[in-house]
Amino acid sequence: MAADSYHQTSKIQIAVDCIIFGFDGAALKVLLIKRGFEPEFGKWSLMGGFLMKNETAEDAANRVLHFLTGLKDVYMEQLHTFSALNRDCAARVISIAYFALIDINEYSEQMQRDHEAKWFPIDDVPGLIFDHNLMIAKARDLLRMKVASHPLGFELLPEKFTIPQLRILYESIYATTLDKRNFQKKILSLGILHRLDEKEKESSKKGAFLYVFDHVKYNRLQSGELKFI
Amino acid sequence: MAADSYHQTSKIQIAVDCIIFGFDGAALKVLLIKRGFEPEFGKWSLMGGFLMKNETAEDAANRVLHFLTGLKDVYMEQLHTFSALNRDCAARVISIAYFALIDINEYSEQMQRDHEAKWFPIDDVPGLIFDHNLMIAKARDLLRMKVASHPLGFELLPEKFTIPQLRILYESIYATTLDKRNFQKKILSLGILHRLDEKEKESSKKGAFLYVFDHVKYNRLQSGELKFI
DNA sequence: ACAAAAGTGTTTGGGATACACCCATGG
DNA sequence: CCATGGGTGTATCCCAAACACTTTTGT
Repeated sequence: MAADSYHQTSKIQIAVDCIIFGFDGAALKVLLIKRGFEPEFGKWSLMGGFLMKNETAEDAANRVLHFLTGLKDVYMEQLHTFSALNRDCAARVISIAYFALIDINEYSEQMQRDHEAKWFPIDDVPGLIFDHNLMIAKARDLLRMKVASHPLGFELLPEKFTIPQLRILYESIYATTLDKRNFQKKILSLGILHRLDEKEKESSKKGAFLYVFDHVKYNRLQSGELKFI
Repeated sequence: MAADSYHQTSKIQIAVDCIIFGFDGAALKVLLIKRGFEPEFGKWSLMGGFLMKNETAEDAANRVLHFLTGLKDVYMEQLHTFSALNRDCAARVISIAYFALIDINEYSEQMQRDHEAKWFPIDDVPGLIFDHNLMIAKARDLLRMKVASHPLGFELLPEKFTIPQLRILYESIYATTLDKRNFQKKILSLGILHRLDEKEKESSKKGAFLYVFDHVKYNRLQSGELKFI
């Protein structure tokens, strides 16, 4: 930090972009919008926005996410800051990217229409503007890494969920298949799920027990890291 | 990203800061400098600098690191971007932090004097300016995480090193002790070290075999992730 | 009655852990 | 000859992986 340099950075703009993940019961998806202004009008893109003077990057990411989805208190985490010189063709913009996990059911059809937004399966994302495809790839890697040892999967599911739903979620994230007996054994052995006396009967005649994530029990494990998969 | 917003971000400056790790054979250390200008003149601080118009954040971090250490081609990775409103008391500055791993022997005493720099044990870092202590804490966490599954430890050692040196390095990073038999077994079983016909005889009468990290063998393991500890 | 998904238990193998003695050499 | 750190092998345990049948109930 050179002594005279407190006025050096000019004309570099700062943006945030949000990689928003959802899970529809079968596949992991990302939420994209059709860009409504130049440059790159009409192309698919992540939702983003410029950082304002009096907000932190976290604030800005939450603002952008709230604007697009109407949701607050969403699980969100900083991913990476992208600063390639020509990443935005219109100006020098560096972007602080965040990834968010939401319950897809809480994102209304109405909101989708309002913002020309659409869910795309993670393996079937179209060509996006700038470096947004790279951002999504990086976000998927981070999601895979974190979800193996932290209780994030639940953020993508409704509050009440079944073990098979959770298993299919992990199968989608890792593009693999998991033995349902071993999965159930391991997940329940963590001792952080609470079984309700209700069943979910949409997807089978027998019905599957609903569970909730037990934050209290999880927080009692001071280890911080578990092995979900 | 609102349509009219390409001129919104003004007066927000962008800096980079480097958390530079070294290992002296006994403890993990970080390199700090005595700040030579206001604000916070004379306080200990991470090495940093402002982002210039025509460089990426990675370029800037490398520039700063090279300026302080004279080193190039150092292992460096983006850590996190810090954007709290009052993190820098003189202006609105967001900082993109990087962590770097260097062989402490390649950093000369001369360079230390020139920059009023000093190595501090990671568990004995003084109070630093701004949010730099937070940055170091976060960097240590990331180092712990990555070093468990990626071949980064070697970056902190000379090209030729002994297994006991490597073990003590891991012990320092994790603040734990490791069984030397089990450690040697596991590390060698990874098949990525090449034993030389040389011994290091500084630290024992018998002498310990020197090894080098075998990049070729490592790259042949397409898994990308290993289990070092 | 049958189709479709839920739920459950046992066996096996491999990696992690625990643990103690001999080796080489400089002083 | 002895003190110091380097190097090695084995027994045990636990967790992960593989694997198939019964239950429930809507149609």
